[in-house]
Amino acid sequence: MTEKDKQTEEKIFEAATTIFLEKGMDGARMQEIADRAGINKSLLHYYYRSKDRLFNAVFEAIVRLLFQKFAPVLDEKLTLEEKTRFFLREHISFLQQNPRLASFVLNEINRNPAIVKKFIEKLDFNTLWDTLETQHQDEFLKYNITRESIPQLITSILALSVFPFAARALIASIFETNEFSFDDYIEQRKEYAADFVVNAIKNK
Amino acid sequence: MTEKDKQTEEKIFEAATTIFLEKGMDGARMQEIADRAGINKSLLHYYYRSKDRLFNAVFEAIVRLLFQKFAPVLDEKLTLEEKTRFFLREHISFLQQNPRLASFVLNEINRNPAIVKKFIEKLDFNTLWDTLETQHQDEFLKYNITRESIPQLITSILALSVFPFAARALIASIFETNEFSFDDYIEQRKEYAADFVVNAIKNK
DNA sequence: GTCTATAGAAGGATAGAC
DNA sequence: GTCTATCCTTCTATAGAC
Repeated sequence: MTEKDKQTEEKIFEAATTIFLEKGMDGARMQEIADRAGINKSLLHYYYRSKDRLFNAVFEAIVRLLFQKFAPVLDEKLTLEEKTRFFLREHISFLQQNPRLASFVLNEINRNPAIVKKFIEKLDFNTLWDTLETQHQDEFLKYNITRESIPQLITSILALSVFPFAARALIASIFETNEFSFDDYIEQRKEYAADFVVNAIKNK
Repeated sequence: MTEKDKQTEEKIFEAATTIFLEKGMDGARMQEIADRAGINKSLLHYYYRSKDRLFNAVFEAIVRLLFQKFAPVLDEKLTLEEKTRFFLREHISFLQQNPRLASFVLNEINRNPAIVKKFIEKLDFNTLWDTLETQHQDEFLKYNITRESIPQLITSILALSVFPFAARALIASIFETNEFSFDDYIEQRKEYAADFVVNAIKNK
């Protein structure tokens, strides 16, 4: 692969990422992607064969990014509270920098479940939960967290982080008419969400 | 409007609701809606003029339903804890019965912010928050809930309810490989989420 | 590798008969 | 009010010149 290839392929990939994030698979147009990449429509097919394959390449990269960015949290030797605070701060900051990501991923996984399985099957969640149970045995006992309730806890933490971005247009619109700022709300949220979870757990 | 009109218009509207919920505005096809309604494509235009207007009619009905179903919660003379438990039980049950609703609404409001404003502008959130503050003055004081933090609290409650459905395909997919059931998870969640919020608040 | 031109299909919308 | 036929546009994808 020559240097020129790489440049063009990269330009296409970046343009596609932008457009797909903004419009979704169904709403995105190959012409728009080509325009943004500053090349001809035919070149998209030359490099990626079809819209489907181009989309899959983009989606795969995004999912890979998500997992590799937050998997390390589990390796950290932190208390449950520290881990929660660390994760929520990092996760909310990450979505803050990529505002369309949450809505995009949530939408596409529901429209095309097959694409999800491809990634899920690579991961071993039983092992992941074992790790959590081992790392935080004492705290789980103390706070009465059972293996059954781990999914409830994890999805709750994710919910507090992801939902504001998924519902961003709605929340921002409400704030606008009430002299609130969405940005301030998100800044506050990093600590609020962490306190919320920690208090919810500790008070069991 | 004759009886026959109403029947056809209703059939179209129901078919459109189903298809739009499933495919979204961009993914939906007029032909598919016509097929499902058991009528010809031209009739869609006869009754609704365009895809846009048909979509708006469907979307408006859904948003109206959401508000009219949950606005009464605020009128109830319940404690903050009772209100939280009541709302979460009802809201999760509602989404349980309409599994595609959460994902659909979240996606469309981000794609078409104009449609959101149309509804938001009708509502007076300042008054709504005043009502909450008045109704629960003692509890707000006791639990240290300020006017500033009301949006954080409300979005947190909504997050715990909505997120599992918005991320349904992902969560269900993970559960599948681990002998968990999404339905059981949702049933549990009605109480788990309520406990979570109540504990988070009380422990401040 | 990149472009122009165009095929081929599908989608939304309308005209006009009944 | 409902249908058939069709227009016009748009979109993905390919052929072929350079």
